This record gives sequence, C-alpha cells and structure tokens, in this order.
Amino acid sequence: MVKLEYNFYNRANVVTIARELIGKLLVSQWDGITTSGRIVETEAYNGVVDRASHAWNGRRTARTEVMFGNAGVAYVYLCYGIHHLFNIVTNVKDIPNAVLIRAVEPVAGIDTMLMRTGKKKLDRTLTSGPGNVTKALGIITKHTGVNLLDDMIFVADDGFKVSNKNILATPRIGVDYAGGDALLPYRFILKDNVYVSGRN
DNA sequence: CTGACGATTCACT
DNA sequence: GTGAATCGTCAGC
Repeated sequence: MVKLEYNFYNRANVVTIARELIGKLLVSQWDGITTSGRIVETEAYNGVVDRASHAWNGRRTARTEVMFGNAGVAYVYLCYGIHHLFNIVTNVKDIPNAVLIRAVEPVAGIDTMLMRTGKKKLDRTLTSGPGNVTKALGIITKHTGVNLLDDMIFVADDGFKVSNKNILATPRIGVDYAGGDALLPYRFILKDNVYVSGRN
C-alpha cells in the first residue's frame, strides 16, 4: 500500500485527479483505530470558474481559505447543519480546486464504521453518499486543514486497477443552482459498484 | 447582530 | 415523491 504523494495532488487538472482517485483507498486512523474504504465516486470542483464551487468567482472566506492553500489537504464542510462533506484540495497554492469524495466501498474497520453510524449490519448505505462516508470514517469539520501526506487521513494505492471503461463520467449531484456548470461531466463513478450513491 | 440557505439524508405519505 | 431536521457560514444591515 503506497500513500499518494504531493505530486499527485498538485497537478493542474482537477478533473483528471478526480477520475484517478476512483479505486484508491481512503484511510483514516487515530486512537489506534484504522478505517478505510475504496473510493468509488468522486466529484471535481474547478475553482473560480465553476459556479458549483464554494470558491466560484474568487469567493475567498475563512471557510474556503484552505482551498486556496497547498494541495493534498482536507477540506471538510458542514452541509444542512448535519452532514460533513470531505474534500481533497488539489492544484497549486492560490488555485482553489477540490475533489469531493461522495462514496467508498468499506474495506477495513467495518465494525468501527457500524458503531459510528449506529447501523446493525453492513449494507450499501453504510458508505454511500458524502454524508455517510464522513460519518463511517469519523471525519468531521475539525479535520479541515489536515495534511493528507501525514498519517491521520490519507489516500493510498494498494495496486487495485480500474480500467477506463469501468469509470463513468456524469453530471454532479445537488448543484442545480450552478446553471450550465451543473451539466458538466465532473462526477466519476465506478461502474456497477453498489456503493455509488443515487442512480447507478 | 440577524436572517436565509445549503456539494444531504432519512422517515414517511 | 415529499418534507423535516439542523447549524455553520456569509451577506447585509
């Protein structure tokens, strides 16, 4: 298992990075507990020119500041007052690109995930959808700014291969307010994986 | 300081 | 298919 390095995250094309994250492992570990899942669904947010992005049109606030920083850093945001959404900052400093992790397939620490989510047994809802992913992995807004090059939260390549024909590109979810940008094929899913949220 | 709202989910009709 | 839950963030006063 090889942790992804800074030079994976700092590249200019956030859409390419979102596609390449499909099939990688998202790992969280602290207090002697490790949980991980294989990434099966992502969305790219293309910074200032993307109306669906929090950083659209150069909007820069205390909350979005981390997106303007270095690549390979976690950006965790609270949505609807309930759900924590986990993003990975990409591109170089001052270019606020990010990839939202929308779904993973549970790999390690499933008992812990069940405990965190209050579920009795493993089913597809455990880590399907961005709010469920963060809940199962124990990620909350205070993890904003965590460096993915450290050992607390990171993405790794365990050699799992996904062929291009098994990665589908679709429009993003829940961004209807973004006008024409809502139609961009910036969402990537692993074909036929049951953990992909919404319509498969 | 105040009010409006969201990169969602779940229970219910 | 519809609507409530729920609170940090941000724009406006």
